[in-house]
Amino acid sequence: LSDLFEYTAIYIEVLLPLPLAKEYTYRVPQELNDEIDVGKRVVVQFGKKKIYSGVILSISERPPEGYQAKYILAIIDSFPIISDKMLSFWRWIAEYYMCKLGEVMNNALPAALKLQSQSKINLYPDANTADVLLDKFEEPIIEKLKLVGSISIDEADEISGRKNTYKLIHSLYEKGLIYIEEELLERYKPKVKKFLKRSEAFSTEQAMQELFTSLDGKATLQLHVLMKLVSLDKNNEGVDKNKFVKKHGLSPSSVSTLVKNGVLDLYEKQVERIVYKGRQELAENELTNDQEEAYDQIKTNFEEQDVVLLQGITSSGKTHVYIKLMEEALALNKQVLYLLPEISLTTQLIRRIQTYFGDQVLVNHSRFNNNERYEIWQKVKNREATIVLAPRSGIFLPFQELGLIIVDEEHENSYKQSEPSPRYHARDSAIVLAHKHKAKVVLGSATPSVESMNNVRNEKFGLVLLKNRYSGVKLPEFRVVDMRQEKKRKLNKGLFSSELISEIKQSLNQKEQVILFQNRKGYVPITECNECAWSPRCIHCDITLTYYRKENCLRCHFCGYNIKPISLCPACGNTAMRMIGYGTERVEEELKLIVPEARIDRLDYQSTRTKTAFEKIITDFENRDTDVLIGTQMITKGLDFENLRLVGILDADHSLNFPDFRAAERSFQLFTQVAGRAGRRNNQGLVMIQTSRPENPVIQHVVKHEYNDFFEEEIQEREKFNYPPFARLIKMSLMHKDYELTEKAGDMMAMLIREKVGDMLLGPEEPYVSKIRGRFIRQMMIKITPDQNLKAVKHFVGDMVFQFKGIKEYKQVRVVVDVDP
DNA sequence: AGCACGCCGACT
DNA sequence: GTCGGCGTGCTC
Repeated sequence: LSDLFEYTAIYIEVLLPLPLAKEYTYRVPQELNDEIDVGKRVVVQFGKKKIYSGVILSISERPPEGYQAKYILAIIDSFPIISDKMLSFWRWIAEYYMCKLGEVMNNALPAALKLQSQSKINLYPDANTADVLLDKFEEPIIEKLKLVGSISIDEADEISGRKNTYKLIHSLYEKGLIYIEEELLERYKPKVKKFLKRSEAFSTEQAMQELFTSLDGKATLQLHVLMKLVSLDKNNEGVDKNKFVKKHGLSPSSVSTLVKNGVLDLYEKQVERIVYKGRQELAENELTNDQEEAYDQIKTNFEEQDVVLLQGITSSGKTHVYIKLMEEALALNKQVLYLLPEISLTTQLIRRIQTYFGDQVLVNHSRFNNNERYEIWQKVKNREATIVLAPRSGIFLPFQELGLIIVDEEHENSYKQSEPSPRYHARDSAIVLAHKHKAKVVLGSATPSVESMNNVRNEKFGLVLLKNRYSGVKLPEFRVVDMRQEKKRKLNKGLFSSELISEIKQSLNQKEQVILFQNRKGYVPITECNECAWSPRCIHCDITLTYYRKENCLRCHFCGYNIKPISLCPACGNTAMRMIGYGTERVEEELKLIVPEARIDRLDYQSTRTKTAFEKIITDFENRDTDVLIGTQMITKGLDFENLRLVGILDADHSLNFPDFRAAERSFQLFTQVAGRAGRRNNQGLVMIQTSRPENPVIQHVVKHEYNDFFEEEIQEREKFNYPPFARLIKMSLMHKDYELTEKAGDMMAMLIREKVGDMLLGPEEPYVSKIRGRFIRQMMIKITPDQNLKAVKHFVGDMVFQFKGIKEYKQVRVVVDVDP
């Protein structure tokens, strides 16, 4: 008999969006037993007050040992929102990049899907505030509460002007004036619009006619509104009220009257934020012979290989090939993910893809707000979007069935996330994701990464080439300017060689445009005392302050610390400061002196704070309203200008001398990509590279368009010094505001890890920038050779970090582990 | 991560 | 003596 009254208690493992080492077990109330499913979200309390939404990872009937599980508070979803595929992908990311699963979840889910509670301070409605003595901090809070009823802790902090209001709140609580409540933040707000339609009573033609007659001559404005509405909305389906009133210049008060009199119904309807401009005139995607051939080769490669590297020189029309491949995936009713670096998400490219695919394309822009991101997530999940253009975070969208992933500009280092955790590489992760969907991957680049080309050599990837620029676009001529010679003969004016100046002038004379590339922002990176060589540095970071002329301040690139420019040297009292180096601002200023008649514009982080500013600079240049465009890296990304003749790389040395094993690779890619902007149809463009090391092989390879030579040389270097792709790297950084503690912690960590890996550990050492935001940094690198078990080493390192964290002295030292840095 | 608890210095 | 700082440990 007792069997009848027994039920099975169900326990679930819940993943929380927090950096926790493990999952937590909750109990399900009996009435919800049937609704439990892996991948659904539940609401749980975690800790004394916080409430989170977590994801169900597994279901069990065995009660946990040693503690009483809390009950879940609610189930949010009626269907699982995280599929097994996604979950196993998250697990892979967490394991490979050595982070917590909760961190992956936190990064992968749009904010609207992660509800979190917030403590709210509420005033008792019957609180007798007059009889209670309040101090000067408490009073403004009570005043505010009288006005709005409830505020958050943050707001209380702000009102009191103090950091820690806990005591204050506690005191108010003791006085019986307030109570605290956890309020769940509703993250997604559907967008609602007001609509108008004729009410039931006036939906017939006869009723309308009678109304018209009664209004005629008395209420002309109302009559006007009605006539417009009837003519526009014959079937009485409803119209957008604001649009209707505005567009036809109608009287809002007449509309209100009609609503009040029951003639019209005013109602709210949920609308979508992500609205397509409607299907456009779709263009044909005709491939050139070269492109057709590349497409065929990719198809052939796909028979054996899951990943194909498409190496097409700049302006060879890789996009056309992608489009044809995407069409095919769509024909098979599969989804497509098109990844590209954040700053390449320019209208130029989006417009091009949308022209072919119309409303099947969805763009996941980082500028979208939480609500828009939520809608995009839903559309991808519901397969309303078949092609998604996205930056690296696109790999976390809930694709149902991917057929193809394109990673455009695969060499770009912005595919690697470095902060916050998970520190994933979107290209490498995309390959794993594709594998789970049994989808194919195309990696595209004019200058493939050393890693990817090495995979081609090892026959892990297929390789397809696009060697020709399409429709007669010629490759530019290269000229290397030796700045040592220029300096010796005193020919140069600051950063500009005489040769470059004469070419700039010639371009302007011919009404042709110029791009100058200088990868430094601000006015000058270093100011220095003329006498004693003292220079202003950031007080939080180990770096000199960059001078910005327009804002007239000295600013730190890392933390934003800024001060007024210094005219008196605090070290020796000298009044003369010297400027060293060139940022884009200074380049612009000096160029104005050399060619005062030229219209000059600047494209850098500073000048493009807003989206419109960026677009305007680009459009102005496209429309030839600007003659010379000076820019940082931004200028290298996927922009094509018809009338561009001259590209100048002002300081090639800066990039070449960067202290990093990828400096040569990055420089080669950067220079080749900038040079690729000079892609004109009729006349050959010119690229000038200013350097004090013209003999540098990287420069020679760029000039000769020899990717293969560059690769051969670079891969030998990498092999010689055991760098990727011959070894895998794990970078470990320890950070703390006490210099000596950081140093000691570094030695301790190194000792722990060396126990097993020995010489594979390099360091610890002070990195190039040894202090950021007030924390000193100690860095070490583990080089894992192919004969080692990567997983085993990672496990070991994980264990050692755990052990290290257990040492009391080093508890507050922040440890960051970066896999494939 | 966020929060409570507990231990120490600087002020009424 | 109390307030408020931060270091430490825990969350099913």
